[in-house]
Formats: sequence, structure tokens, C-alpha cells
Amino acid sequence: MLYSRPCEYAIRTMAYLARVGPDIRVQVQEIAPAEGIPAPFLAKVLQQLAHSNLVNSFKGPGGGFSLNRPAREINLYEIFKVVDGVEDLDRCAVGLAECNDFAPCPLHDTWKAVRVHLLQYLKKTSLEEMATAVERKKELLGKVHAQSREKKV
Amino acid sequence: MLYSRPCEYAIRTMAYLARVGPDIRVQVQEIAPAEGIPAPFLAKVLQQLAHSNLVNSFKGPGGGFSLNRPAREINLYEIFKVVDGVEDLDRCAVGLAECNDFAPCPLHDTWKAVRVHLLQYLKKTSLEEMATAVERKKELLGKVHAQSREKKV
DNA sequence: TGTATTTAGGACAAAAGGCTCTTTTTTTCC
DNA sequence: GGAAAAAAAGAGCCTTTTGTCCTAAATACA
Repeated sequence: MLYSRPCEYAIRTMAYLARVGPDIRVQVQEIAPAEGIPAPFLAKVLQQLAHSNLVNSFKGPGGGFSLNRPAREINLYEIFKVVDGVEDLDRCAVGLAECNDFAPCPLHDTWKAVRVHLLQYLKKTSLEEMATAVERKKELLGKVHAQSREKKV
Repeated sequence: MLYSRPCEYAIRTMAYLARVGPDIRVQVQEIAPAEGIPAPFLAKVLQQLAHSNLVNSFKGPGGGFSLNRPAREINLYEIFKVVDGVEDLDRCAVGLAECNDFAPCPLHDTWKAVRVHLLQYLKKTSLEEMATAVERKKELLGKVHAQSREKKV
């Protein structure tokens, strides 16, 4: 509805990385089953995130992915922009060609307001907040996975 | 972004029918080029609208499609509901499973507000308003087509 | 009654999105 | 240096969406 499947996967995966902590390398094989995402497909998404410097990737034994910056400094809008692009949001909500502020469609102002609202929210919501919220939710749902990891730099 | 292509076509086509007036039969062959919609595909969409009793269809010479009710009494939500269905709107905006008011995702409240906002707008915007707005827009853009038609009942 | 016109409806085609598989490259560790 | 581990890269498949085509049915009108 709001964004594509790869983008949804990207957000959830980055929230996962945020939860395990900075500089912790996590492999596709761990994230995919934990988040219920097809592993080979997730690999593609992570590749894209790595190209955009949202995550770091490390090959070889002990390799994996980690956040490039602290979760606090990454907002959802960045992820959205990288994966889905932002062009569609400028389309007229009812698909009328050449819809703009000068010659608006009946939905124009409403849609514009909605759009601005959403974008602002995406921009001001950090991955850290997102991760916290997800964690809280999992606790509520009784789905806590205890996992131990080794810290690397 | 907001809704599917068939739905976009449906709204534009019904606005077209609203503009030509009640009880005027218009053929696919007229609407399609005027609105830049592939004719065979539009025929399908109109079929669907006819099944849902949003438009009347008439076969044979002098046939075509017309609105079933006055444009003032049709709102955009009805069209949206018939063509796209309304189920997707209930999904979590960030695709988190089991997102609900009890265990919300960070976007939950925002997305919910956006959704309500949009639905209300679709419900309160009539096809008549839509048609008027489109007409005004076309005038502004200097795209006025003069057309004469014969009125039938 | 016959013919032209127009929608109805089913089957098919193309494009896009989502997903998989295999091979290559890089890295670690022995 | 060699073996194993992990991501990178690219080719290919499946499903959904979008769009096309063809034949049948209904209607108006001569």
C-alpha cells in the first residue's frame, strides 16, 4: 500500500541490525528466518543498502552486515528513498495528467497534506525508535529471542 | 501509489460521464482516446462498473455507457471500493505482522490517521465536484473540446 | 428479417514485481 | 598457499498486473 515489499524488508532488516547493536555483523542466514524473509531475496536488498552506504558488508568467515551509522542518526525516509525512490509521491492522487498547485484536482490539497504528513513522519522517525518499538511489541507478543553474539570492529 | 491503474481509469471515466451529462450514452471509442486510456482495457473496467451498477450499459447502435445515478450522489469511495477493494488499507504501514492498536508499530497512529483522513475525503467528494474540478483544470490548460451529442433516454 | 453497431466475455500476451539459483569474488583461518 | 565461509553478481523463473484480441450476444434501424 504505502511502499514496496523490498522496502518493507529493508526497514525491518535495518531495525533488526539496530537491535543487535552497532558494529555487530549479522549474516543473511540469521536475519532471513528471524524476520520471515526469503534469504536470497533479502541478500539482494542488503546489497542495495550496502551500495547506498546504509549498511556495511563484510565477506568471508565472520562476515555479514552492520549499520554504517548509529541507529539514532538514520531515519526511515532515507531507507524509503533508497529502495523505493520518492518520485511516485509527486504523482496526482487521482492520476490526472498535469496536476499541480495551479490546476489542482479535487484531491490535490488533501493528498498533498497527507504526503507531507507522511514524509515528515518518516524523516523524524529514527531507526532507533523503530527498533525500540518493535522490541516492545515482540515482548508484548511473547516472542523474545535470546541470542549471544561476539562484538567485532 | 494510492490506488491501482484500473481504479484511476474508472474515476477519470466516470468523471467524463459526469461532464457530458446524465442519460447521455458515451462509447468506449470516444472516452478512450479522450482520456488516453487503452480502449480494450477501458472496456473491461466499464464492464466492471456496469456489474456494480455504477454505470448503465447499452448495446447496439446508439449504445454506450451512462451514469446510473446523478453525479452528485456518487462519491469517489464507491468507485474505489468496487474496483480496488478496501482490504489493503488495513495493513500495517510498515508491514509488521500483527500490528494493531495494542501493539502498534512506530507509524501505526500516523498511518491510521492518514487512512481515516483519506477515506473521509473520498467519501465526501462527489463525482460532480470531481468533474467540475477537471473541467476547470482543462480550461486552465487550454484544452477545451467542443462536442455535440444527441440526448437519449 | 437482415445488417451494422456496440457491449460482453473469455483467452491470450507483455511487462513488472517478487523471488530463486548458480557462479564468482573476497576474506579468514589453518 | 589451501580450504572454507560469506557476500556479490547475474541469469532466470513465477505470479500479478496491465493490456490485447477475438468471437458471441444484444440492439437499433432499414
